[in-house]
Order: sequence, then C-alpha cells, then structure tokens
Amino acid sequence: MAIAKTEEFTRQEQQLAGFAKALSHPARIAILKVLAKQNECICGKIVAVLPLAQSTVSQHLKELKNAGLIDGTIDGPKSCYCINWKAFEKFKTEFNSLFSTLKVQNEKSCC
Amino acid sequence: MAIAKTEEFTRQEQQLAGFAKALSHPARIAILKVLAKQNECICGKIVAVLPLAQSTVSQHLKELKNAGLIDGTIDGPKSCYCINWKAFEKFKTEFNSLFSTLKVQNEKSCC
DNA sequence: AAATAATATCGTATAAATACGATTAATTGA
DNA sequence: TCAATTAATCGTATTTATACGATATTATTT
Repeated sequence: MAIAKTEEFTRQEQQLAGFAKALSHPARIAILKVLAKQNECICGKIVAVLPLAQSTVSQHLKELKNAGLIDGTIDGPKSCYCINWKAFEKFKTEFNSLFSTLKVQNEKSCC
Repeated sequence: MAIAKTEEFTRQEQQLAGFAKALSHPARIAILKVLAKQNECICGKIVAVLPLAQSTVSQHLKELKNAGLIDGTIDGPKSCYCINWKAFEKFKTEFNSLFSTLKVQNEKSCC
C-alpha cells in the first residue's frame, strides 16, 4: 500500500483483519492442521509435509506466531510449535460476532 | 511471491484462505458493516464513510466481489452492493468446521 | 444534445508478501 | 572439541496489495 491507512479503522476491525490475514494463505491453514494432528509439533515435520522450502515454512510460522495464533518454544536445536487456543477462540468469537451483527442489521436491507 | 505455490494445497484450504484474504483488510470489514447497516448500499455512501479515496474503495469492493462475499448490481449511474449471504454463510461454516476439526485432533497434543 | 453525477478503470508509486538459497546460531552427540 | 542436526535469519527476486489522481464510462437530467 502507498500509505498505511490501517490506523483509521476501529480496533476491532484491525484485530479481526489481522487474524484473517494469518489465515489468508493456504500454507498457513495447512500448518495449523499439521500442528493439530501431530503429537510432536516440530518445525521439521511441517517442512516434510508441505511443498515449500524450510525457510519459507519458517516465515509462515513466524507470521502465525506474530498474529498470536500459535506459540513456539525452543526445545534443544528443535522448535516446538502449538496452536494458541485462547487466541484462536478469540478469533472465532470475533468472527462469528461480526457475522451475527451484520445479519441482524441486514433485516432492513434493500437487496 | 516468487512463484505461486497456491495450487499445491487442497481446495478447501485455498477456498478458506481466499475468504480470509477478503477479510484481511480493516477497510473491507468496515465496508461489510456499512453494507449491512444501510438501506441503500450505494458506493457513494461507503466512500463518504470511509477514510479512503473513491477509487480505493472501488478496488476494495471489487475484491470483496471477486471473493464472492458481495454482489453488485448497476442501478443507473449508481452501483448497488449487497452482502452475498449464501457465500458468507459458507465462509462461516468452513471456518467453524476448520476450528472444530483442529480442536478434536488436538486432544492428543504435546504442548 | 449537453451537462451533471456516480463509478469503474487506468496509470503509477510504494509497500508488503511470498519464495528460495545461503548463511548463521544453537544444541546435541561422537 | 568437532561434527552433525535443526531452525532462524539474511539477502534477494518477484509478485501482489494498497493508495491516489486522472480519465473513461454510463445513465440521468436539463
């Protein structure tokens, strides 16, 4: 974007947009699936499953972490990632809340 | 992205990512709110509310339309936009379904 | 027919995202 | 201590997103 106009919107809009951005790439959705499925949620396992280079996967993990949707702990030379359910639940709540709000208000819609 | 690796993922992952991308900017969430609230869902009204130029709003509307989340009909020199509830409902279902799937599988998690 | 009004599109500049290879950092094991 | 393993970070190329002004398009109105 030329100039970031992001600050002009509400905190709720920004937060939900941030979460949505984290899910806006199929690789990151795939990563969440792997994290949920595997007993050992280690970076290497994710790299093995995804059709992407190790550095790229690491980048996606970083973004998910920045969005707060996953946590990562260092475990020796390995890294163990897990879904942050509290944050994910918040995302779910916010999203469904937006949906409900829109739906209610749309009673009197024109289209 | 250097090369689009998007095709390497499942259809479900791609679809959900596409929907999420549509919500990944606060302006587009704000637009959806305006569409739901106003009786006349006309482009000009949206422009009046948002802190963005007319052409920029038009671009955001186009993206929401491409994602299928809104419909647009030409009404004289004006354009009337409305939320596509069928698509939005699908998004909601897919998202909540992903959440549930992850949650169930995560019973045996390590973290 | 010409002027007005409302949107979409074009052109363009800048910023962010995506991808990979190469390198670095950190820890484990020999 | 040295080698091996694992993952993060760096550098870089390319694509996409974001934003705006200017222009084109379309229909209404005078």
